[in-house]
This record gives sequence, C-alpha cells and structure tokens, in this order.
Amino acid sequence: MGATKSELFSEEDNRIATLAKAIGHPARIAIIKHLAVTKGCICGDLVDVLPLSQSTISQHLKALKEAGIIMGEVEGAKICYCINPVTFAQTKNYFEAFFAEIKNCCC
Amino acid sequence: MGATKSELFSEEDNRIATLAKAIGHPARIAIIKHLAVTKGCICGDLVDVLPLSQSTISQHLKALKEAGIIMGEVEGAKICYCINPVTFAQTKNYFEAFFAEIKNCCC
DNA sequence: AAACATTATCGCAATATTGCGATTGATTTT
DNA sequence: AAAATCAATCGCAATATTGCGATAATGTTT
Repeated sequence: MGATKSELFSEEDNRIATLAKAIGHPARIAIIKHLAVTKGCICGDLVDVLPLSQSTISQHLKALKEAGIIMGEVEGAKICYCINPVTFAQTKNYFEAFFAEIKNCCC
Repeated sequence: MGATKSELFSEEDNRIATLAKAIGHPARIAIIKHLAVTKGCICGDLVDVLPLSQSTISQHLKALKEAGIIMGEVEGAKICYCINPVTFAQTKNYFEAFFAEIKNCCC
C-alpha cells in the first residue's frame, strides 16, 4: 500500500491529522515562523532565508496552502504569502481541543 | 533524495516538526484518543477498535513511542500502552508556544 | 520587444511511509 | 509440555514525500 486509509477514520481525526502533517516538517515550521515575523513575504525572501532551493520551497508553500494554513495574494509578478488568520485560528483551536480532550493519564 | 534535511534546521523547529509528524496520521490520532479514554490499554484492544491489522497498529504504536508521546509497560505477555504524561505535557507546551509565537497576521 | 524577475510545475532519483500477512519470541493457560 | 495468547519484527508491494535542476508561464523593466 503506502496510502493512508483516511476513509476509515472520522472527519475530525482526519482533519487534525492533515493539519499536523502539514506542520510536520522543519522547513514548513520555519516558513510559518518567518511569515509570522515578517507578516507576509514572497517566495524569494524565503529562498534567501532558508537553505533549500526555490522549487523545494515552492512545494512546501503549496503544501501549507493546501492544508489551509497559509494563503497567497498575487501582487503583480510576485505572490505575497501570509498566514491565513482565519484558518490558522481554527488550526490552533483544533489542537487546543485535541490536547484538552486528552489531559488524562495513565495505566 | 526523499529524506528530510533536518540538519539544516534548528533543534526547536525539528522537535515540533517531529511531534507534529507523529500526530499526523488519523490512526495515530485515534490511538491517542483511545489511550486517553481508557487510560491505557493493550495493543489487542486497539486492534479490536481500529480498522487496521495488528502489525500496522503495532507500527503506529512504535512511531508514537519513538516520538515520546506514549509509553509501554510490560505486564507479562501483554504490554499496556498509555500516554506518557510528562512528554505529552511537553508536547502540549511546544504547540502552545508555537501557536502563541505566531498569533500575528497578515500582508 | 527584449531582457529580467518571479514563481509554479515537470521530470527525475532517493528515501520514507503505509499496510498487510507471515513469522518469531515471549508469556499464559490448559 | 502442548496449545493458546500477545505483540514485535521481517519481507514485501504500493504509494507518498523530499529535494533538485530545468523549464514554463507570467508580469515587470529597460
């Protein structure tokens, strides 16, 4: 196989897993942090800051965009990427709810 | 390639990425939730509850254990898995700090 | 219009992940 | 001791991810 059998799990479990997976790479963490500090920047800026090629960074941006964590706004030839405030707040809430739901322990 | 170049990123970014990655699968979310509700159970119980094979669930348990999110205690032939309260609290803190660090927006 | 800047995408290779059945090793039960 | 239970691991196949260079597509400058 190799593909996650997401149809076997709840919407909720899939949603938080998808968000966590999107965050689950150091480059994407670094991208999110940089977007937060700069309050939005273009891909080229990230290429200057991160030790990865342009095509690789573009792919990570795509992954974050598909998960709904960031968004891009066209500004002529450039695209200004920034954290999507709405969905990022939702993401935060999902994680908070998840961690609150656990808070138990142990054998 | 195919391998993440983690040596190029900060300890902190790698740590949260590793934790997020461990959580980034619906089966592992479901496992964590079940361990929380039952306050610990054996692999066989998870096999009864989840629509995956024993070997697959065993692998997911291994992944969660390696990330430090859960731990296993030998009880004769059985192994009682439960959330590791210490590291889980740390995980929660990491995510809280990460989300707090962002809380900005946008272009 | 030509040169340039910017970013997405394609094609490729290497590696990782997901999932399963079968087997193994260990403990319990009968 | 034999049979049964439990969970880890091996081996395999399918798919996904990571990363890069090259190219394409679009807009900007000169």
